[in-house]
Amino acid sequence: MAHHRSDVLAHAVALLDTHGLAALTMRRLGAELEVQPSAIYHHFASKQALLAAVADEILARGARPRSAEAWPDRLREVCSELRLAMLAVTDGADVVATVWAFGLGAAAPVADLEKILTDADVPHALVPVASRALVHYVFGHAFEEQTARQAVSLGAVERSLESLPDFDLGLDLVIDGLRARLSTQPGI
Amino acid sequence: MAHHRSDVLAHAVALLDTHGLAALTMRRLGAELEVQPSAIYHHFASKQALLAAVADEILARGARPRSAEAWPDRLREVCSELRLAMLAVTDGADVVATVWAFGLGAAAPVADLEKILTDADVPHALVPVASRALVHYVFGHAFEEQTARQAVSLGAVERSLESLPDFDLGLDLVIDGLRARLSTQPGI
DNA sequence: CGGGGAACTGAACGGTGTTCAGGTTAGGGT
DNA sequence: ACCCTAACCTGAACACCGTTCAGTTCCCCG
Repeated sequence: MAHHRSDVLAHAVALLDTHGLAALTMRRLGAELEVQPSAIYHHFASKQALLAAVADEILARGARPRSAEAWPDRLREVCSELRLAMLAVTDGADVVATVWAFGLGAAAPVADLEKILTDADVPHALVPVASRALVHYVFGHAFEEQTARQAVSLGAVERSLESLPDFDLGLDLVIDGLRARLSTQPGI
Repeated sequence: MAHHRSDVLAHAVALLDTHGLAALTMRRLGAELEVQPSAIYHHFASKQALLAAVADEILARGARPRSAEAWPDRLREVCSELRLAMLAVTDGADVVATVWAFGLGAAAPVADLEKILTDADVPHALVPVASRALVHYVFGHAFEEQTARQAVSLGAVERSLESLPDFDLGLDLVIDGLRARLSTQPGI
């Protein structure tokens, strides 16, 4: 019974979610598929490529309808969707942020943010700066939240969960900074 | 000729800087010290502990005199120092951000930011939110900048360097957001 | 001179990603 | 009905990795 790429990808995401990134091993994934580890290389050129596909799959699964019209709300929608998509899968923030940082995938959210900013007539020079500031905030926050949550649930670490900063509040901080910059220098 | 902890740490940082994080291996570090890999465990309980010490060393080496008085400038000073310290060593951003995320070290910059915000009479609830938003931005920006820079210098990747957003501009975005929130609701 | 602790050895254990020559199997065109 | 091509997979090996542990060496202090 031959598998194809989508089967391998689905099993990889499932394995990641149930046992974490450390367990997402070519050997273990092969065992899960009842196949030799080397068979996976027929579908993905490397483990990095596999992880890139996993990251994109995580984002695709977290897609939500978007209805906001004002640009601050549209930014909030995209950032919130991105955060929830990553948090929905064990170690999802780690995988997505790493893949994105290495430029191997997970580029859709940044493109969405840049489009929203461009539509809102944000000055050209500010578009990449603002979109990256937002995405850095979201990745950093989600990674920290997920790491802390998992560390606590595994016992051991004493870092309290309640000290986690409120996501929306920090997001509004960045958006307010952007708004302030727009009001003093509107239009192009 | 017996080494001690500080020798091992210095060689680890040197190895990281000259050959990157992938080359910072217990075996290779042992070879550099002309010692068996197992000897390193006499100085550090694990590789994680070694990396935590390396991260703290990177931050210590990047320390700079601080002279600003106004809180926005003091924030800029700390964030800029943090960024430059990480960029000064190959894969420094990766190491420091990872160590910090796992709560194993590199906590000084966040503590500094929180102190500055507290001194500036920022509302209690906003202090952790703002400090984390800042540190997430700095880590994200530095990691991306360093990764892109190294990827380009190694050939291969086509991600253009010039598209890297300006660090100070994005930092001011966050600070402006904070300032806006303070002016509408000053004092406690 | 004896003891003790710091530093280290050398081998082993159980993993990891990746490569490669060759084998198997399923499906479509003639 | 046949063959052939392409997809899929095997099994073994390679070169690494972090970590453990019993035993050894060496210097300093009392």
